[in-house]
Amino acid sequence: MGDETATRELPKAYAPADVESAIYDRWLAADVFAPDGAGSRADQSKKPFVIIQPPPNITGALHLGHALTFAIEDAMIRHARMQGRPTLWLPGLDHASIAAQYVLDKIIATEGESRESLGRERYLERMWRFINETREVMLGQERRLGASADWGRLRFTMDEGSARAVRVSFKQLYDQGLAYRAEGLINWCPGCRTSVSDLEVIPTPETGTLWSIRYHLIDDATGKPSPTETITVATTRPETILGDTAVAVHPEDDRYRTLVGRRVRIPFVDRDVPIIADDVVDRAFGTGAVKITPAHDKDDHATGQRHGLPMISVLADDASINEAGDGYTGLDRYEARKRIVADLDARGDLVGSKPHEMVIGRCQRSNDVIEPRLKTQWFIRTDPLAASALRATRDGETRIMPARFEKVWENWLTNIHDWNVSRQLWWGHRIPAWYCPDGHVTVSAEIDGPARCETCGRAAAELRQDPDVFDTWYSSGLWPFSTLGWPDRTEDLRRYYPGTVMETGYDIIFFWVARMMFTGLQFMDSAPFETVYLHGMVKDPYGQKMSKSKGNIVDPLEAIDRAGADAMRFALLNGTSPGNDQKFSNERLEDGRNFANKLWNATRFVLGARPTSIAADAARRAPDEADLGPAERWIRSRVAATVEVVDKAMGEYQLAEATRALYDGIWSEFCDWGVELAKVRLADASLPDATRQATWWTLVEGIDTFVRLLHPVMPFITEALWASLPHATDDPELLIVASWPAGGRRDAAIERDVDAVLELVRRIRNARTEAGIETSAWIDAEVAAPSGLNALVTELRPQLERLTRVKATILPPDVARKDVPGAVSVIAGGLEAYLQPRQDPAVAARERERLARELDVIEGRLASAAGRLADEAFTSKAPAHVVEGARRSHAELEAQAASLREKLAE
RNA sequence: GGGCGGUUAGCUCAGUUGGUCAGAGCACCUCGCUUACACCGAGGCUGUCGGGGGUUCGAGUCCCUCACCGCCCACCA
Repeated sequence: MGDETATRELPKAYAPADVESAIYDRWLAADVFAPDGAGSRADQSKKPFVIIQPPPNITGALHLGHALTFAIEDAMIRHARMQGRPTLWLPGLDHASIAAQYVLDKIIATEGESRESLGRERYLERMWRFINETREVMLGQERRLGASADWGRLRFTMDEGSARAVRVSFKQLYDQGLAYRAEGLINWCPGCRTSVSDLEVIPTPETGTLWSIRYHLIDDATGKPSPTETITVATTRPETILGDTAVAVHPEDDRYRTLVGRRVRIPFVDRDVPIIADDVVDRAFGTGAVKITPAHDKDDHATGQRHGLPMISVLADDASINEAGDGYTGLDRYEARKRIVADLDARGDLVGSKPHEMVIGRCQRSNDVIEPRLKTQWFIRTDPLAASALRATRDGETRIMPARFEKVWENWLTNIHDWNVSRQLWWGHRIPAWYCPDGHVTVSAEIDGPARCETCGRAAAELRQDPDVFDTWYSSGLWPFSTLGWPDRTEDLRRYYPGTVMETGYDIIFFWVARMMFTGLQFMDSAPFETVYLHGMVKDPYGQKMSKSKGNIVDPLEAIDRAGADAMRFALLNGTSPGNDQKFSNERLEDGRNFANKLWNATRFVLGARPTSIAADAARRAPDEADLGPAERWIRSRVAATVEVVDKAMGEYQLAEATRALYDGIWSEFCDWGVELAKVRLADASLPDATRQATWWTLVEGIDTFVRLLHPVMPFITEALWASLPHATDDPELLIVASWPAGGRRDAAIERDVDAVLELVRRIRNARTEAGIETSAWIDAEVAAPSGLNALVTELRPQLERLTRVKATILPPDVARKDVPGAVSVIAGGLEAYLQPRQDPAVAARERERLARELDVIEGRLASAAGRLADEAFTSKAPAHVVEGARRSHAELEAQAASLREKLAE
């Protein structure tokens, strides 16, 4: 700050909106977010700290889950920045292919348009218009949350950098045989008109109907269906009869053993298909015979492959029956189902129907019932990729936090299926594959596509590009390096890859985290991050998932308007643990605001208590050692204790622990005791200037330290307070780049001794209440302190008096107290106090009751302590320090009991 | 069908390697405008740490088992 030590006056009342509005722009202007920004004070020789952030979907407003992610990431990055490390938080937005189309489709529907009415080109134009609007809204929200990301590097997963990475990576995968095109059974969403990955299919319990249907066996002699010889199968989807190519029974099912090898006629399509034996069939279910539709069921598909069955598709893109469905062609799947059931009934082949509890797959996006279908698509071979990912976590190259997710990770990666990446959507990265009229495939990483067919050399003009786009997560999966210039070997890549912490919700561990691991290991030869930090979900106050349909969404901006971004960040971080869900409530938000208010006022008090002998614009300096009293030394030591806890917690990414320690340290220790103790000296005009200055500087030092420690969690208020504090000459103008507090000086002896006095204060307050002495009345008291504490108690007498409202006489050690009748006695460790209220028989009576109660408690504890020490097993097996501690506390209890008995005997 | 998480004061939750760990905030009760803060201060109340069993000198803390709630994965038509 140089010579410019002028500080800003703090407004009387804490108003989050006023505090927060100006500060973000000051950070931006100072250029402190970039790892090498002009205002950065990073030591460029230190290892950079890099956060990998899940780029939010560019589909609209941020929700509380985003706010949590940003709060965590921002706290981490600010902490690292204050430690002097170059920090990179590369912000971004995801084009969210299917999600964006879903949202836009709804919007254009209100405009009377549709995908079809606009056509691909105009639809995409409309999409760009839409995302250009949401982009600004979202970035504005991120700034209000306080995100200190490097905006100069903002990336969008549809920009050319990403596009190039997509093309190049896919070409490489193809060349290495890890990407292939094949006909496979895929999950089709009729609403979205695209295939979706297994992860996007939500198993949903529903009550359906199980129909039993009779198929007629073919009479071997006549080659015609027998009117009487039948086999009954059960199905929940009668319309798939049209695609049946077999009936299966269990090989050891005696009921059907003789039928295996015979043929049955499929109704309506009049196809004769075999009865096969396969142990996939559950004899106990239904009739023990199952119809096989390989083109429209996962199990049946596998069965079909095992038995070389034909696969007949009967569904069109809109889930209507296609031309293979003979008389039902063109009917919607559910209409066809109804008609087929009725027609079966008319034929007399419907045996029965009953309600059936089942699990049905629905589209994560549109909630439509997913239909398995055969399609020729692009797939990524996942086995080798999953193996590398597993190796990385097993070797410890990447650590997952909390560790229990390693099990989930292992389980998923060891049972993984190939990844279908083709999407029949328009918004997204077009698959860089071209087909020539002869069916040859050419994959090209060139932006303009291949010059000719790789196989037959036909010219580009004759080639046709695959109309499909990639699954959104394909480009997201390239994020950690595509954002740093890959495939070029850039300086950024060398410096910032791999990242330090990848932070995200546990809900996208498979979608995103696993895929980044795949691609990082494949293309960069090392895992993309050292630590995977997974946070939980933010639920409503009743533990329900927040969703638009439930109407229980909390808008982070509303929360900020109500209590400030600092309060919201505090609420999201405090009292939570990594990987666990949290309920967000107004109460927790208020906690955060109250805490901010407390710190604000404490700072205001300290600044206002500046002794006149210190100039208003004096540079901050450490208090002179010789002028510190026990209270000051205690304060300093306790502040150092908070530094220790917070420093350790932040180092382990235990943000909740750090937050809690700060709340306690600032409120329960510094404000409740430190400031109150300090007030005595500050107000005492009879003291030398040097003494009062030392007290004040001690408080300033405390605030200074807390403001630094709290900055990662509550950046705005701390930055505002920083501006009003006196500073040392090497302090920067802005707290955001100030140094993280070094471990301070702990003083175990002073902590122990002053704590004893504070305990006496608590006991005296307690005794006053119990004895019914008015809180406002000043009373006399004698205080007895052993020689070890006598000098300290004498020195702290004014503080003791102020905090307890007693006029205290400190007895010299070993001097018996004057026996005053009616005195209320208090014992705290080695210290004792005798309160002398005005004569009041009621007080005396209550006092005897209180003493008796206390003796009761003490004797109870004494008995258990004695029992423990008498137990030979304990004394011989427990570690020495534990036994020693037990002895000490036993002795103390005994002394207290003796003293109480003596008083009661009076 | 597997797996994971949760079950600690009326409510929301902390409790790292087993030994003052029975805690915090809110709520509640009683006082209180003492020169920061009523978004405050002082004091107080509430819990066989889900049930049962086990290991140990000693267990919310480790093991087994059961119950309920939630989540994830899974090819029962």
